[in-house]
Amino acid sequence: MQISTKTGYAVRALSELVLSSDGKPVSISEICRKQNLPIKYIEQLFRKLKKKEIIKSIHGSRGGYLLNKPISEVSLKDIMHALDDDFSNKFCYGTNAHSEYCTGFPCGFYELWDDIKNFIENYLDTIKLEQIISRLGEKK
Amino acid sequence: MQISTKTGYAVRALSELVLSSDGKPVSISEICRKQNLPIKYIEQLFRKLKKKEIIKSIHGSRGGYLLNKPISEVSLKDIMHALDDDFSNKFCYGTNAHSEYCTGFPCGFYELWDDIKNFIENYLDTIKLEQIISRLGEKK
DNA sequence: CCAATTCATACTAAATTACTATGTTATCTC
DNA sequence: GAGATAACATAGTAATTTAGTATGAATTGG
Repeated sequence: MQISTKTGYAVRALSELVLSSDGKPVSISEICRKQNLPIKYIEQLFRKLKKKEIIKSIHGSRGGYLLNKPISEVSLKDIMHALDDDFSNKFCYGTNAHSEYCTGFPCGFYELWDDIKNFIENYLDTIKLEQIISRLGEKK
Repeated sequence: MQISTKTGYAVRALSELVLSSDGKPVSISEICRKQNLPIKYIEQLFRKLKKKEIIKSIHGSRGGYLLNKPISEVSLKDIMHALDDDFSNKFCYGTNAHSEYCTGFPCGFYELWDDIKNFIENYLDTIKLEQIISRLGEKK
């Protein structure tokens, strides 16, 4: 029940992408240099973000990535779902819903976990890249 | 960003404890028999719950556990904190705040992660064992 | 005394996480 | 067209976490 490093990296990289872009694509190497992030790892994350159409890419030299949506339309939920292939596939809780100690589906607690998941996802969906970036300015 | 199996087990075990108790202590073996849970694992979890005074124990034969608070005063947040020793110690995000790719503390995103953590914990604190148990009855 | 219990610690297999390694393919610049 | 710079793709891996098991000691009721 916490934000993963992966999500944190993606948010940092996407924020840097937005801040560095003036309409031209920004390369992963530039993003990673500025944000001190592992290039090959961010490459993988960006490919996933692209699959979910959060960003788009331009091949070759002078290529790179661009946001594919307004910053007001990319939420933390979108990002987390893009990175975690089966974010919502885990229908019960935890990773081993099929353990011998699982009481079957749906168990008496199913609706509880589902409500919690929905509440949290709904909240994460209200947090847009726009706010995340604007908050970066407000540092003391 | 999901409820762990550990938390799920603890909730199931605590609910069974409440439902099975008529003032007398309930043993872990009884709880685990009724809920199909791994005894030795639940033992460990219950010891942690006891340390945080969510439950109390009675030694020896005919011993077992009892809730130590009204069901309206035990929240999911309490349970999760009891199980996860350093639930809030992870000041940044993820598990490797001290990785070479961490931009130091507090980084520009610190308040974002902190707000999210606080929001979610606050929500989890509103979910009491009382509601969890009463919802078990409402099954179709 | 004995059975049932909590308590305590150590171990472990499987999965996950956060990467690195080793390329291939595409495009711009010269 | 060559070379540099990108994205794209997949496989491997060390460290950590998770979800347990193993073994046993301490405590108490009957």
